[in-house]
This record gives sequence, structure tokens and C-alpha cells, in this order.
Amino acid sequence: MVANRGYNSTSAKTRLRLIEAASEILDEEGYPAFTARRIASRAGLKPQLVHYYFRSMEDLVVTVFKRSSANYFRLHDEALSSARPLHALWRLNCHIPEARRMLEYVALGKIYPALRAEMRASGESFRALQIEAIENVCARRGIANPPMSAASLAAMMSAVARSIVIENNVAMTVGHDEIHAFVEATIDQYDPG
Amino acid sequence: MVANRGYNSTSAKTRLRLIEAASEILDEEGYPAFTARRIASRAGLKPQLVHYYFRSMEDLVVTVFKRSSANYFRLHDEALSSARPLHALWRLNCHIPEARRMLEYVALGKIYPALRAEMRASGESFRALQIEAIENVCARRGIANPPMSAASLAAMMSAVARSIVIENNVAMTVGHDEIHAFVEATIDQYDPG
DNA sequence: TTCGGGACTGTACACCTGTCAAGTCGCATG
DNA sequence: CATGCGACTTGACAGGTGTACAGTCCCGAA
Repeated sequence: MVANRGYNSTSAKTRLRLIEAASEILDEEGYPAFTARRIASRAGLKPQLVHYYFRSMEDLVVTVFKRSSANYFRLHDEALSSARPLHALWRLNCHIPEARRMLEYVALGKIYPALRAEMRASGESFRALQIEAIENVCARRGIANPPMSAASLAAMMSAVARSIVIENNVAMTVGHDEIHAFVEATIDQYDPG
Repeated sequence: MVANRGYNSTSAKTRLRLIEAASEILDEEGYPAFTARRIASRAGLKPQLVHYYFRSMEDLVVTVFKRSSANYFRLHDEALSSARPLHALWRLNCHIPEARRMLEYVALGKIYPALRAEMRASGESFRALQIEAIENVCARRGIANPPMSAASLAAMMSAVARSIVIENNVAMTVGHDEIHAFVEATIDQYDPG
């Protein structure tokens, strides 16, 4: 007779190893390598264990994403609490490994609806936090007429950073330095150093 | 004995049907459906014909991309030759089907190096054309100190448009209207209506 | 010492993928 | 009429995918 199929054992060591391996695979080889067999082999485990600990690949990818997201939340929170929150946020947005990973999730989102839902939830809440942080900066610095609204600054930062990463993936470079400098200059108007 | 394997017959009707079908599949079902069998079935043809007309899936995807790209070149050229080139370009950038398609190519680029190379080439040349067009507008209108450099405006337009589409894919909306309005307002400073 | 249950393994299924080799058909040319 | 060749079909290969289910092991409680 079987089995609890440790779906819920959030602490099981082997389960964590799988999550870790899946995360590394996504970072190093991208979404096409996100398969049960590759992940298990990366973790030094039998492929069947993936379905012992996770109902399905969708379940796994959502779990991995949630972990990424929680991790990112810490960095994000740290950035927004720092002395110059907007610069810190911009630096975080431009952090290549994080941005690349998000791109893999975008691809996997085409396949797994539950992942899309999770991405939407976390994406919206990160953006809300950013908007709040930008408004706080404006209030603190007494900036009444900022160059752009808080929402559009937040959206622009993530759009530009994401785009640079996408284009780097195909070895494009034209305009990257310029747009990067422009965003930095814009941020400087809020949060001068 | 076989066969010329119509690799080069650029005009063969069946070959064109396959390219057309591949293009539609990419638009309607996305990169996961970009397989020889699905494409052939969509074209009402036997799957093996794909490899009769194309050396490999990579060969096919590159061919399809080149066609997209050539098509897009016409729209792009038309936009840049219009009375208000920057607004027309912005509208083109925001045209959802085109932007979504590009996203599928990004995903497929992870798998096919030759596609990446093609994307790089066409991407760089589109951007160069845009920069030139922006500089022309500045010269024509006598704008000596534009709000941002031509290169960064071009990069920003495509970054923002692309990002909105990515986020729409996961049903995110926060900040879209605002950033869209900001880009439009920026463009207005170059090319007022 | 028995027993139960959680952790893991072995084996397998059905399906899908890109790719290939050989054969067939029909038409146009000699 | 024969030949040849391009267009297409048949059939298959090797490998990959997610997923299922029964069996085995081991350890801790009774």
C-alpha cells in the first residue's frame, strides 16, 4: 500500500533538494531543461521522486517560483528600506540572474496556467510596493511635480531592465547604455546622491 | 533514388503553405505548439513534408522569422515615413500580435542558436533605423535638447511595449496606462500633434 | 519481536519529438 | 513508349516526456 506521497512535507530534505536542483537547472540551462529527469539527475536522485514529492510538473514549477519569489521579496524589501531606495531598486531590477530567471518563468508560463496566476499575484504586489516606495520618496523629499508618475516610473524600471536582458540573450546592445543612463538620471531627480 | 528535398525552392506552393501554417501556429498557440506534426496538420499536409522542404526545425523557424521580419520591415518603414513617424512607430510597437509573436521567438531562441543570430541582426537594424528617424525628427523640428537621446527613446519604446505584452500574458495591468501615457507624452515633445 | 508507515525503487505506459530512408505516383521530356 | 525526376507517402527509428502503480527497504513504536 502507498503512500503519503510527501506532497505536503514542506521540510523533507529530499524535497528541498529537488526544489534547489530545479532552480539551478532553470538558471543554468533555461526552461527547456526543466524536466523531471534532468532535475532529478541534477539532484542525484531518481526521477520518480519528483512525482513522489510533487503532484505534477506544474506543482513543482509553482513551488520553485514561490521560493524564488520569497527570496526576491527579501532583496526587494532590503532595497526599498535602504537609504536610496530607488537606486537600490534599479540595481536589483538590473541584476542579471534574477531578470533572466524571470524570463524562463515567462516561457514556462505558456505551459502552466497555475504558474501564470502565481506570477500575476506576485508581480502585482511587487509593483504596488514599488509605487508606494516611490511615493514615499517624493513625500519625504518634497517633490510635488515628479518627472513621471510613481506607477509609470515603477513600470519603466522593470520594463527597461527586462528588455536589456532579453536583448542581451540575442547579443543585442544598441541603445542599452543610453537607456540605462536615462533611467538612472531620472531616478536621480527623485533621489539625488 | 531521392531527392532534391526542395530546400531551395523558394516558390513551391507547399513550402509556402508550411511557412504560413507555422506562422499561424506561433501566433495562435505559441512556441510549445511549434512542432513539425502540428504545423503540417494545420497546413493539411503530411508531417514528413516539413523535412522535405526544410533541413530541420531550426531551418524552418529561421525561415518563418525572416518572413515575419520582412513583413514587419514594411510596416516599420511605412510608420517611419509617415507624417508623425514617432507616434506611428509607437503604435506599431504596441501592436499586440506583432509584440506577442516576438515573445514566442524569444522562447524559441533558447532552443535554436541560428534564430538568435537572425534576431540579433534584425533587431539591431530596426533599432538603427529608429534612431535615425528620431534624429531626423529632431533636426527637422529644430529640437536641440531633446528630453532623452535618440537611442534611449528607441530602446524605451520597445522595452515598454514589450513589457506591457509580457505582463498582459499573466494578466498584470498595474501601471500600464500610466507608462503608456508617459511614453506618448514624451513622444509628443518630439513630434507634437 | 512484530508491525506499520514513510521513503524510495523498478518497471512500465502512452504519447510526442525530430529525423531519416525507401518507395510510389504522375508528368514532362527524350 | 521509355525514362527520369520532382513531389509526395509509408513506415520507422531512437530518444525524450509526464505520469502511474506495485513492490521494497528501513526505522521507530508497540
